[in-house]
Amino acid sequence: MSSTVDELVAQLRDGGSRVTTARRLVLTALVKGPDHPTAEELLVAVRTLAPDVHASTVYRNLEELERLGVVVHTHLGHGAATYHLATEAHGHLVCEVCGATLEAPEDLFEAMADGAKRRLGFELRPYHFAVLGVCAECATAAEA
Amino acid sequence: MSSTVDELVAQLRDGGSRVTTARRLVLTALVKGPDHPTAEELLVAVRTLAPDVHASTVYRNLEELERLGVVVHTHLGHGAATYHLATEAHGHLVCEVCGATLEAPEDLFEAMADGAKRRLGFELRPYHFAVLGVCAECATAAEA
DNA sequence: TATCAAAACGCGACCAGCACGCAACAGCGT
DNA sequence: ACGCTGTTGCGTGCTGGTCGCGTTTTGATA
Repeated sequence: MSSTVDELVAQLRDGGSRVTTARRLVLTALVKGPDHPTAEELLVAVRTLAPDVHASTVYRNLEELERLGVVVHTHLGHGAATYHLATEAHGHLVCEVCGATLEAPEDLFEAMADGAKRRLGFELRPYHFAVLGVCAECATAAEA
Repeated sequence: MSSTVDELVAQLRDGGSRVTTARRLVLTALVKGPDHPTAEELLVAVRTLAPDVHASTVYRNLEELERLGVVVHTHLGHGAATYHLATEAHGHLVCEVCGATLEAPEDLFEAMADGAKRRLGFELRPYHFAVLGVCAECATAAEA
């Protein structure tokens, strides 16, 4: 499931893009780093190995990688966007109270997607924005 | 269903807030204006009647109105947030291709909300971010 | 109706997150 | 190794929104 950096680099070449140090490091950070990094966090990770990489380079690389379908970005809340590999695309549930982020089970959106398709002809791709709510812990805490 | 400005003003007083010209005009713009206005659009509407109202006043009023539960804001895409009366809260479906905004039928999220509650204990409140996808027109157009 | 503390306002400075134009640089096909 | 062209570093600019400050306004009370 999880791609290697080399496989992703191959995707870059196939797409007609060049493979640069900065680009390879962004991919490495996405593969090896924590989940849901922001552009800023990726920049920090990249700079541990190549301190002179500029912020705008990371933004442009993420844009290009997204155009090639290698990565996708998601908004989990009001702050910066978060990035992950397209192979790991999934929905997100975010708690409005504590900010906890859950990855939505693959099939959670199915019934809604079916309903939207049947009733409105609308094809759901519910990955770009998180769905907010209240997590189990905060819900029980709120009752007390 | 749709509240009058006077009712909303009463909500303000009940909440301990004062009623000012700018505040009344923001509410008027929300009641009478088009759906899904941005703060900027509300500012323009307010200024047709009170040209000296400052942008930060509109932002602060929207913040206060949201704190009191009179309005809510939603993100329909990458741009500015959109505001509407809390009594009119609803989910949104936004087409990634043409940008069209549909209001989601009340019950569309029900199955997903039930599933999230039962399986994860997570209480969905899926109104803050739109759910993206491809609308019927763009889906059929894409096949050609 | 006059008084007055607290709330709200106008104004400008500032901030995060990101996009862009440009000249220098570097990947990679030959 | 050469040269075309994509990419980078750097600075600057933009959008959407927040904040601090000094002044004005609201509305409870006298």
